[in-house]
Parts: sequence; structure tokens; C-alpha cells
Amino acid sequence: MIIDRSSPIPQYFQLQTWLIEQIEQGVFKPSDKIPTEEELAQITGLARATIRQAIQNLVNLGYLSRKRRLGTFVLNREIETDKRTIIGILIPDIRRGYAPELARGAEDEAARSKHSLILCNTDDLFVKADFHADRLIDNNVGGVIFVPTAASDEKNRLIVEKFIRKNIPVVLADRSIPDLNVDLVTTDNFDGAYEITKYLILKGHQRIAITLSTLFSTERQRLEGYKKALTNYKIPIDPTLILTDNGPFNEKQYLKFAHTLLKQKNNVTAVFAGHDRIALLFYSAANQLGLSIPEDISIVGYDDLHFTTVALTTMHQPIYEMGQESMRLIMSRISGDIKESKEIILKSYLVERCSVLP
Amino acid sequence: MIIDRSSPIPQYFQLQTWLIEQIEQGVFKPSDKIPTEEELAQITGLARATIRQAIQNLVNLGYLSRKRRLGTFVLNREIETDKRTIIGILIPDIRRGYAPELARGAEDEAARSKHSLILCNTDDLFVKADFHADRLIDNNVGGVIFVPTAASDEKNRLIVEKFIRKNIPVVLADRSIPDLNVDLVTTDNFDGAYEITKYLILKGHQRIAITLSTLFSTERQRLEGYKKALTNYKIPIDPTLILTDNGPFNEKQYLKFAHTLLKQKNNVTAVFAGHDRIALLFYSAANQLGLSIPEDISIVGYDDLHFTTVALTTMHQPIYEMGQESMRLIMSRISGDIKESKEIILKSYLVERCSVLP
DNA sequence: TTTGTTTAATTGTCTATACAAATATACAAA
DNA sequence: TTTGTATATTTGTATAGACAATTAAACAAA
Repeated sequence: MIIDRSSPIPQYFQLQTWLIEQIEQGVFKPSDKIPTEEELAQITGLARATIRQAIQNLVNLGYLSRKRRLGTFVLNREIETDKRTIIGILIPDIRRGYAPELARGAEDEAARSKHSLILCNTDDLFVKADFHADRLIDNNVGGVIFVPTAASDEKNRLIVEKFIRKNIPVVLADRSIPDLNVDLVTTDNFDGAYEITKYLILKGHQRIAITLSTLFSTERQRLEGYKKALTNYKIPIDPTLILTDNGPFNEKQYLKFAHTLLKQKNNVTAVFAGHDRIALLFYSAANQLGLSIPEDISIVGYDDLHFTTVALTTMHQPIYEMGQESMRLIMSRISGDIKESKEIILKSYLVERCSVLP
Repeated sequence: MIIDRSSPIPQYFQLQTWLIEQIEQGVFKPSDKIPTEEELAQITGLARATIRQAIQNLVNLGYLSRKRRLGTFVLNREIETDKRTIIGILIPDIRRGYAPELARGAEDEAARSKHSLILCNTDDLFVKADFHADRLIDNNVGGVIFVPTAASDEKNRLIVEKFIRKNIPVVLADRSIPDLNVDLVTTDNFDGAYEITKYLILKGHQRIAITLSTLFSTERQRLEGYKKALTNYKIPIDPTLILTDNGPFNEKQYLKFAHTLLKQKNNVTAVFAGHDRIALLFYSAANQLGLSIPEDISIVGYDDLHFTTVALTTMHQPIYEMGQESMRLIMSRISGDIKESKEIILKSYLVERCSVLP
């Protein structure tokens, strides 16, 4: 029985629902002709006008198309997926650190296939990321590249889930979020940190300080790499040489660390700065204290932001490529080419300049 | 007579057209109640079912809304303009110079009113700008912020006209294009250059070199400001102290200029670098030649990109604000608040650091 | 004062019927 | 072969009338 006449649901609506069901279950396939109004009137026992009302609604909704003399036909329902050519990118701040490089890599790759990139600055704050997430969803983006914020893992997970609920694929860039089955593009921070620490050790340094934030997965991995290298080379890990902050990057905090380290020295001959922007602060601090790098102290960074005024030895991260790979991944996910979640780990390499003395 | 019964145009359609006319001419205003179906049947002489057909179509088209017992009401027809919330920004390279700051200002301002920003890198090339322009038009952007490329004025004009033809408002940021009646947000480069040159003169410098590109309107204006200051202070303009390039920014070229200037000195005591990135190259060059700034030579820049490693005296350009103002301007143009084209000239100010000695 | 009931106005749903318009198809005429 | 004509089929437009559902507003009861 197609129509329940005792139901309070309008009969034209019941018919409409039934027709949609038939279409979605493939009983009526795209370009099939459905029964004529007269036939449907016979089948359902409704008046032709009622049949027409149901059918007209489905025409308005894009399910059907009618042709005089010929009948009513099922349309291809693939109008939904047409304009999803916009990708969102959620980065901390387009002015700072590696964000410009990452954005450029992503944008170049997007442009190659005529996709567009919407820029969102989170300032590493959950609230801003959340705000932008809603905006991107409103804009009907096809996918999102997300650099997790400095908020808790739970909160970052919330952001990701917001997209996933709307069927918008997400790729995490640089930083990971535990227990989340989602694509990730990053570099091998453990390995990179191991290598650069090893480099300092082989240059003869024994008292190597490190300063970074424990807030981000990337920097935590670097700390582990540092420890592993020391252990492997049988150098005791001295907790007083590990200066960690547990907040987002804060110039004042690290400048203080730098001053502390450079003043009381404590036999430290080299510093592993958690990333280049920290390293740069060591140059400022050294400058203020009348010390010079590398003569008075050696320093290495991480990232390889191209500073033209200082010759920092650092671990080059392929940030541009990270942007590219993230975009490629998001696009193959949009096109449905891949199903399982994927991790792309890019290789970093050491760039030897003039901030380390034996 | 509302309905012409002899016309081949369906009567429900005639009624529909008439109703739309009444609404658009303001006879029925938003939230007004239109006559009831029964009344319309009386007025037009049509059957109620025919009236209903016309009205139902207008409901589907978003002109009307119906409430049982209450009647049928005119809706606000502002649904068309709601989706044009995406703005494009065409900048040279998000990784370089003031681009990140400009993009951030624009993005923050866009986010305030829930607009989104699509990022496009032109690398100062016409072809890339043109490619992105087509893409932005495809994406149905509501407006565009455009930093003209290093191509000819004609070519930049072509880009702008491409948007204008599609009724997409354009705001030029930073650089202007002659003979084009379009919004512009920039800073007073002539005035800024005059001020910073005056500053050098008042510090006692007489032999002041300048090096910049003549390709961009901004830098040309700076050159004029420089000349004007010299003239006003009765210092002869020495063409050998004016090193200009007529191409886009090219590190090698300017590094060569820097070397030339620093080596043969020629009594030059101060250099006005066309912008901060050029100034930075002077630091590199000085470093390589074993000279120090400001002891051996004074230098000033233009832009105030915040370099943490050098203490450059420079002219601060309100780039962030330029991004903000550009976005505000584009939004008021989208909403149709303003008609005539508008120029917003922001003020720069001198930031005195330690790169100039008396 | 609050809550429930009635009433009247208006849109919502539905039936039955008729003729108009478009057009694929077959067939006839030039 | 081409062109015109008739025919059948199906959707498109239109009418008249009936009853259902919703709800603002007035009124009644607790």
C-alpha cells in the first residue's frame, strides 16, 4: 500500500516520499520514465491533481523532469558535488614562522588544479579556529588543511569532528592529534632532532642546552630526539639544561630563557633552540649581552626560515612541500581516491651555516 | 485589467508576473499582507486554485511566505546577495615583504563580518594574476583586493577590467594604476620619503644615496620625495647616487648595488634603501665587507617589516591597516554604500632605531 | 490571573472534470 | 524523397467545490 489514507500526513507528501524512495533505491533509475499521471492515479487511487502536486514538488527539488507527450523522467542527482573547489586552511598566523611558506605551498598546488584557498588565522586559539570552522562550513568548502591550535587535544579534536560531521575531509599539517583517525602530513621531528643533536655532539659539544615548548607534538618529539642522541652518545641528560615552556610561542618567555642561559653559562657550549624564531631571540640576547655567536656559544635552530641577516645552522623542514602534500592529500580525498587515513612523513635535512663552532 | 484571458500566456503566470511587479514597485512592501486567495479570485476573476498556483510559485521563488489563518506576506528579497561573502586577494607572494601583514589585516577585517578571503599569489606576474582572476570569477567572489603586478599599466588595467566587466568591485592596495577609476588604499610615499630624507639631512648627512625600483608607483613616489627633500635643503641631486632598477625586486641586483656603494663609498654617508628588504641586503653586504652599520655607513629603509636581528631605522607603513581598509572599502562597495571611487591614503611614520649616526 | 473553549479567517489538502499544448509516430500527398 | 497532416499520448492549465488544519482573538471558567 503506497498511500495510508488514515495517516495525518498529506497524501501528496506520502506519494512524494514514496517516489523519492523508489528513485534512491534504484527502482526508478536516472533517465527512466516513471508511470504517467494517469497510471499513478490508478496505482494509488488518488486524483490526478494530487499526483501532479507530488510530482511538481519533485521537479522543483530536482529529482524529476517532465516532457509533454513523453512523460516524467528521473534526473541524475549529481548537482550537489559541483562547486566544491574551495579548500580552507587554518594556520596560526600568516605573518609568523612557517605559515607563509606552508600557505604558499598549499596555494600553488591548489592553483594547479584550479582550486581556491581560503585563509584563516587561528592565532593558535581554539575559539578562533572554531569560529573559522563554522565560516568554512558555511562557505561549503570541499576540504580543510588544519594546523592544530595550542589548545588541548580534545578541543582540537572537536574542530576536526565538526568538519567530519559535515563530510568535509580534513588533513592535519605539521602537528598531530592523538587518537584521531585522520590524514596527517608532517616531518620526522624525532629523527631531525636526533640528527642535529648528533651534529653538535660530533662537533665536540657535551653540554648542550635545549629550549622549546612541550605544548606541541612536534616540539615534544624534538625533545625526545635530543634525549635519544645524548643517551646514544653516553652523555648524561641534565634536566637543568632543558628549559621548557608549556604555552604557545612567547617571545618574552624565550628571551628570558636566552638571557638566563647566556648569563650563567654553566659550561653550556651549545644551544638547541626548539625552532628558528627561538634561535633568533638568542641572537638578540647575545647582542644585548655583548656576546657573539658562534664565538661565545654555538646555536642551532629548527625550521630553516630564511633569515638573511644571521647564518643559523638549522634543520631544514620542507614546509613548502608540506603545504603541497597536504593539498594533494586533501584533493585525492575529495575525489574519493583514497579511503584509509594516511600519514605522510617528510624528511628534513641539516643546513650547515655559521652558528656552530667545534 | 490584470489578466488578459485572450493571451496565450497562462493566467497563473500573468498573475505571478503582476504580483512580482507590485512587490518590486513597492505597492506590496516587505512584510505587507497581500490580498487573500478569495479576494484575489474576486479581483482577477480566476478560480482559487489558479491563484494558489501563482502564489505557490512565488513562495518557491522566495517572494512570499504564507501563514495559515493569517494570510500571505511579502518577504525581504535579500537572499540574492547573501552568498557573495568571499573576497579574493591578489598579492605578489604570501611569503615575502609586507604580503603576510597585508593579508592578515584583510583577513581579520573579513572575519569580523564573516566574509572569507581567497589567497592568490601572483609573483608580480601578469600571467599568474590573469590566471587567478579567472579562477576568482569562477568562484563567484564578491570583490577583489589587488596589488598590481610588476607588469605594465595596461596589463594591470586588463586585470581590473576583467573583474569590472563581471560587476565585481576591485580595490587596489598599495600600488596604483594611472587613468583607472577604481578604489585605492595606499600610503603617502612621497611624504614618507620626504620625511625620512629630511631626517637624514637633519642628522647631518649630505651625500645620501638611494636605491630602488622605478617599476612601481610607490617607489617612484619615494624617489620624488627624496629629490624634493634634497632640493628643499639645497643639497644638489647627484645622479650617481641614484641607483635604480626597472624590474621587480631582485636580490642579486640590489646586492650588487650594495657592494658597489659600500666599496667605492664616494663620500656617501647614508643610504636610503627603497624598502626594508633592500636595506637588509646592505647589512649582508656590509657584513661580507667587514663594515658595520651605522658606524661605517648609515642606512634607512621603508616598510618596517619587523626584523628582530637588525635595528633598522625605517619608515613604518601601516600595512596591516592597509589590509583592513582595503577590506572595509571592498565591503562597503559590495553593499553598495558608496558610489564614487575613493582613495584612502594612510599616514606612515618614522621609526628611529640604530642604523643612523649623525 | 491563568487556563481552557469557541469562533472566524485563512491557508492546506483533495477530488473530479475539461480542454489546451506539445510532440512522436504513422501515413498521405506532392 | 520531402513535406504536410492526422492521431494518440502525455503533460499543462484551469474551474468548482469540499473539508481539514491552524491560529488570533474573543470569551468563559477555574
